[in-house]
Amino acid sequence: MATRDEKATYHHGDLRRALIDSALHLLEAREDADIGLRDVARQTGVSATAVYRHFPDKAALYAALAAEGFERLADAQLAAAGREPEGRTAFRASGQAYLRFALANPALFRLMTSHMHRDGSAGALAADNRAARLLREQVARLMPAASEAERAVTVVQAWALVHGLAVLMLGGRIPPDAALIEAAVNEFRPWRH
Amino acid sequence: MATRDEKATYHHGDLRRALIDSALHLLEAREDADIGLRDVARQTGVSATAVYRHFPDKAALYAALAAEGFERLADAQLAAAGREPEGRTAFRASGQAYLRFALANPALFRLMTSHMHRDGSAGALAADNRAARLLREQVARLMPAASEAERAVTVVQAWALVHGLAVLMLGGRIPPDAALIEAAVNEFRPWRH
DNA sequence: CGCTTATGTTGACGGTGTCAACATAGGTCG
DNA sequence: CGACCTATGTTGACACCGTCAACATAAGCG
Repeated sequence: MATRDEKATYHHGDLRRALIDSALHLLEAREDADIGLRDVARQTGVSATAVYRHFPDKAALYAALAAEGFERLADAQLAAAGREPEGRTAFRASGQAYLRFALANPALFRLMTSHMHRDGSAGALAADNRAARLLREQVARLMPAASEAERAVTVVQAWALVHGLAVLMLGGRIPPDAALIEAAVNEFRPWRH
Repeated sequence: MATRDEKATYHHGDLRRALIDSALHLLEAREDADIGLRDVARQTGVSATAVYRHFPDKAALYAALAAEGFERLADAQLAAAGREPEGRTAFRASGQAYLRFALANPALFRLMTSHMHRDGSAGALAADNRAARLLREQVARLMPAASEAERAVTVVQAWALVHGLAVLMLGGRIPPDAALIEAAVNEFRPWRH
């Protein structure tokens, strides 16, 4: 079934991977506009329609890129949280990592968030769940006496806060003032009755 | 066919306005994909290049649409806040209005937030400032003893919370559970030392 | 070996945003 | 009033895009 990784050195090598890498590389450089299917093919040194042997359409390519992005985001958050021994500091660290990722990879982050409005996004959701699970666990540890509903509200609040900060900063509506951001994340107060 | 409504006095009437109205109308209907310049022209019953007599390019058209959207958003927030006599409830009401607007106009809201990453956005920022000023005033009233920095952090937190909620819900990453959303907005705790 | 299948290419189609050239309506001024 | 002038709108073209059909080639397998 060739779910994920396959042996290399097929016809021209593992092109699917090469396409994704090229696209990610393009996303790093070109910040402004969104890349096109033909750009990715060109950058990979392959014909435009070759893409269709590995992705049903452009949206699928984008979905794969987004999945990769969510994977990396989750990695960054887990690593940041793992470096902190205490619950509250780990919670804050993963939030800061979210923002740092968005600022460091603006085009990729935008692709992740904006180009999957419409359902699908199977791979992205799976990767997302790693981060989502971390968040839920952290909240549960932070407020052990709270009800499930209270925790759910706090999870949503924390996620929305950090995501909103990222989006607004990338959109230039909030100044990328490091101290301001840090305070906004660190001084988040979980819901207590 | 299916031209818009009113005839006016000019060459073909006030086309700039007609184009914006057609585009907004299109945005209401088509939720999924983003509209194109030619679609707008077609809907208005005018040739594609006629748009260029009123907007330098497609981005400018989008900017005008976004400006209109921000205007309406600010109206909705101010109206909602005005209906509430008390500071805290007015604060919450304007947050809820933000979310209600995003949910009621998903395509327009996405256009506003996603299609103006890059600077420009002169008109949008002006309209945005009406809402931003409201927010700053509300925060100042809510925490009169706080320092300017503390208020700034609270402003950013509130804005990010509500914006993040809107984006995540439109992206289908947070269930549009009305009670959950209401709680997430209402139980926002301003920063107190 | 030859067959089948996976992979990649060429060429085309309809669509897009945009430009240059042309046409016309409306106001201005002799 | 009629002639110009500019604002506005149209036609046709260009380059580019995503995608499909037809063709070509390489790899694995009997």
